[in-house]
Amino acid sequence: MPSDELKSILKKHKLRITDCRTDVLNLFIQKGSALSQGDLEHQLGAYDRVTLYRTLNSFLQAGILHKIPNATGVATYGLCHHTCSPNDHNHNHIHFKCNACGQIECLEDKAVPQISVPKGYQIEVVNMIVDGICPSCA
Amino acid sequence: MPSDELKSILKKHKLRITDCRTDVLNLFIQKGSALSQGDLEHQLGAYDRVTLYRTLNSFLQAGILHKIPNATGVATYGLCHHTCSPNDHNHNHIHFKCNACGQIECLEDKAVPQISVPKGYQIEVVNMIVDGICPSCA
DNA sequence: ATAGCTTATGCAACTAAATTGCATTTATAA
DNA sequence: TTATAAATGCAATTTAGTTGCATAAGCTAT
Repeated sequence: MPSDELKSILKKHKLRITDCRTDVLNLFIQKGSALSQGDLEHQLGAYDRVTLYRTLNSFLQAGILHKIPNATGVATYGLCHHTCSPNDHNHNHIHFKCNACGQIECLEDKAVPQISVPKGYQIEVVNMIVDGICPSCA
Repeated sequence: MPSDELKSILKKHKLRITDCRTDVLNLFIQKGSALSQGDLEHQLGAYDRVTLYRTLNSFLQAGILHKIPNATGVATYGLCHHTCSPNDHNHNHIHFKCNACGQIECLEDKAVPQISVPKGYQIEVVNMIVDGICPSCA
């Protein structure tokens, strides 16, 4: 993706434009799948671990990324689809985790179905994560 | 819960009967909510951290517990409802995480709705985790 | 263009979660 | 009751994530 576009995305979210941020953002856009700090470190060796963690947190705050709940113990992030703001993350799609390759991806077109919970419970966010085998591994 | 019943549950899952295991199992049954290793350590001070981790893993293997995906970074486990075996965990209920008290619980009566995924994806397990406010905190 | 303020980065140190190896103890089946 | 296989406890290690601080870099207003 052209660097101008990356910069305008960062600008839109009121983040300072730095090499690390443009590289991280670019990687998320190129890969398409969810990434962890470890993935970033592996592929963008140039930056300090701490900087990558802080970049992920800035992006989370800014609404560029969303955190994907999973049972692996490693925090994993995916690109926000529409314009999300710090307080209003409005993605409502299913996440898929491949048990073969371990990759997690957002199924943007698959909406999380409506649910009901027992009386007294208040719903704030609903997450759905499907484990299985992805097309590349099948 | 009477100790005989606890023992029979362990026996049914082909696990040796030890103090740690009966205490851990009993705690899960009493509490009703999901627990992490830290919770166990806090409430059953008598056992070594490592033993508790290993107990959780044995129970997971045996099909007594299931791991609940979440974004907190701490592995959390819930009792299996029906008889699950190592290879066949057949709980299909929604999990609820309270943003106030942090507790996670299984909504046994709330089934995860059926979903479809794009062509080429194979579904193995579907997890649904709802974040919000629980009745006690509302 | 640049001076000055604010924010980002890198390094070191630290906390917390989870795992591994090994010696010892305990459960259970014969 | 004894032999064997498995569970426990301890120490050490790995991995994930965080914090503090000095330095470097981005941005705003002149």
